[in-house]
Amino acid sequence: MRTGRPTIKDVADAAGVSKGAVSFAFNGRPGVSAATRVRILASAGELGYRPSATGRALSNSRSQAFGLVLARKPEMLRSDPFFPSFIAGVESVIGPAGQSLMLRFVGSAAIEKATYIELSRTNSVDGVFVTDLRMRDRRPGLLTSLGLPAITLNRPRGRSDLPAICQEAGRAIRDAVSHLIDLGHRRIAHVGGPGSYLHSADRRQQWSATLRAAGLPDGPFVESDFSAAGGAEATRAMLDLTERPSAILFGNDLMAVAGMSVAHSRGLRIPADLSVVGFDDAELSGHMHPPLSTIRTDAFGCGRAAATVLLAELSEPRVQQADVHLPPAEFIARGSTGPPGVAAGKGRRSVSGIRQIAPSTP
Amino acid sequence: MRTGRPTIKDVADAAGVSKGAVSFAFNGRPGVSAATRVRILASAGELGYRPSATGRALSNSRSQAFGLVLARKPEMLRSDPFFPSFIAGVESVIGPAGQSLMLRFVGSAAIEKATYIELSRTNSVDGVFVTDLRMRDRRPGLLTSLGLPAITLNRPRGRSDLPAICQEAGRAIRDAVSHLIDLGHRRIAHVGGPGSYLHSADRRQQWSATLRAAGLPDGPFVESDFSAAGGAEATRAMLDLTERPSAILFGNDLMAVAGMSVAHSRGLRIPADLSVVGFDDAELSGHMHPPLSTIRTDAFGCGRAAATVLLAELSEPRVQQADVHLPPAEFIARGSTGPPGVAAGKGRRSVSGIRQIAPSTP
DNA sequence: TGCTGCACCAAAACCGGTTTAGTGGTGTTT
DNA sequence: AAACACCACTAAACCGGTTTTGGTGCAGCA
Repeated sequence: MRTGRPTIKDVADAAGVSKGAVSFAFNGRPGVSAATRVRILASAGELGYRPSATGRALSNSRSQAFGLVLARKPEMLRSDPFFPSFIAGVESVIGPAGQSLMLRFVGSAAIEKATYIELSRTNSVDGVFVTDLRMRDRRPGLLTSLGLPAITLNRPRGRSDLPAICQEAGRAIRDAVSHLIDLGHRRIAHVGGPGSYLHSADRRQQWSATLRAAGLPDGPFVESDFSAAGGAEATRAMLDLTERPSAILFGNDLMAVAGMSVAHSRGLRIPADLSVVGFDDAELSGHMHPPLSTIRTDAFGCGRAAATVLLAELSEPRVQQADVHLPPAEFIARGSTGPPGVAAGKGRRSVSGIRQIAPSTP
Repeated sequence: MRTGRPTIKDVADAAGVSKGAVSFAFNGRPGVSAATRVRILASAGELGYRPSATGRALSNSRSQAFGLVLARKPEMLRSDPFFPSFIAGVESVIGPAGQSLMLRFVGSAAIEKATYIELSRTNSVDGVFVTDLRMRDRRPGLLTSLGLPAITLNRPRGRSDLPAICQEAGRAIRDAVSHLIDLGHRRIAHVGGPGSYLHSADRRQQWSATLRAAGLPDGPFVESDFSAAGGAEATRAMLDLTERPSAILFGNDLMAVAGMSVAHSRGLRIPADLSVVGFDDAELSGHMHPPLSTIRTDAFGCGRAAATVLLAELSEPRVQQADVHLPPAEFIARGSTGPPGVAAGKGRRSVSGIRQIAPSTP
């Protein structure tokens, strides 16, 4: 057995043709007769030849990879349900297309910028996904100036020449808050994600606007970090308020579930004493007790769409790709939201396990 | 602005040297004087030159990527906490080393084999991670015959020439079961993952062996699928048994949490009426109410170790890499396990539904 | 018969690097 | 002074493909 895999030259020699002919035959281009084409493919089959991805990449200066640069800690992948789903969606499209995904975790914004430049200069990726948009995000400008194909998740605030994958969530948030208001809640809190993220700011704004539209004052707000620990802490802060909210809208399901546990451990019943709404519709959420009301987004579909657009941009470099609008996010009312009980806002202490159960008004 | 990024030739021209000299200068090899070296690096800096990853890859026939082929549905990424953590661990090592991870989801075992062959033939990856080992797994043999560097997660049953990353979990499982036994449980069930996976079979075996060592009969066993829905269903089946278990050991935290909710919704208290143990120590688990007792594994560290070994194999191809043994998994006793209460097995009216639960003999 | 046009394919250039072989010049040795 | 080793560097080959160029043989046509 000779060392290394068969190359195009081996096939050419075996079939008695030139390298170019083999290339034409393999790519279904004109330039070889049908007879020689089958002969070439036959001897390629015998040798078990498959064209080298690297060689091919060099020729057409494509790296066959897309980049995803995340300014977060690697551990985040395990807690934020968005990214695994997003990545899965991306892979489901690009894998069959022969592309791969290059993940890169970076610490600071400075390194982030350097990383994009690096990826572009070294020709390591054919395009990038831009997620976690910030308020005044410089990445769209940077990427267009680098000439690197890119797509953003949601449309940035400022000017951006990049196509965007949009999933409208404002409506779902208004639905969720309205749902709480209709149930009789008057003091509706919000535990959001880091305010530097555009989506966090948007969600907070929608929450606030809906309350005001209903003639209600803003409820208490706490900025947290999307983690379970952060959600638990924020919830404790909320429940310690003298005028405790009767409902909390959380920035993601993870914080919401942690918040529910905090409430439980204080002897509060959900939803009678506290209504809870999450965001994401994680797999677990429907299986909580009570099942978590939440806002369902389509991270998987988002990944699919983003990858599809980026692939299209590769095949037609000149054409400006249009924004893709996914079906808007949806509010899912489940068991964790309900009318506030008579005891709501009163506060009550309890040892876990020996709790008093008060009657609730339906 | 000229089209395309600067190449090594541009730098060579600018510095007035040959391509080879630039290459030497960039790779810190002897062959150029210190003076010319700085001159070359200076003009490279001016031009903003970075060597092309593709060109470099072609020369040394490296693709700069590792492969991870998963015979699961892409959606799984969002539910199984292992893989996001594992991937994060891998990325934390290979990113700085200039490698990337190529994910590939495949449907059947046949496609799986074809995918490995494809990856190898097209030179798309420099090595692969083999996860989800099965009972009689043919992949180690396939990969060694392909000459593709690889590493397995845990040591396969059969012969394998591949190095393995091992994290012993048997001890932790025995600890968990013993803990339950010490608390007074006599009927300890197990809801495991798909039996075709080696780790599922191992865990089941450990559970069973520990019970027998204590002179107890095997508790009821249900094979499930690691999903929340599957865990909930399995739990319902367990609670429907005429001799209901007083404790359940789940194959992962996701199923355990879903199981806890099922128990709650039937009016059972945890741990008084049912003790629950998970597996993984997901982020949420410590924030449940009660906090979930579980077995902590180090998926992140596993990814780090696997990537490190694979990188080492690249730099020293001849050397047979040794197995890496991570610190063993650890049983974490939290609030979801406790002595079976007086009411355990007695049955009680549930809130949702009107289900009668038959008494079981302890 | 001679010329054109086409189909088919070989040869070579190219992508952007790495690596090897070879060259000219300096310094050391005898 | 001749022989030799060594250094710094260039030129060229190479990795494995794609693409361009160019040449051959044959059919069609005047």
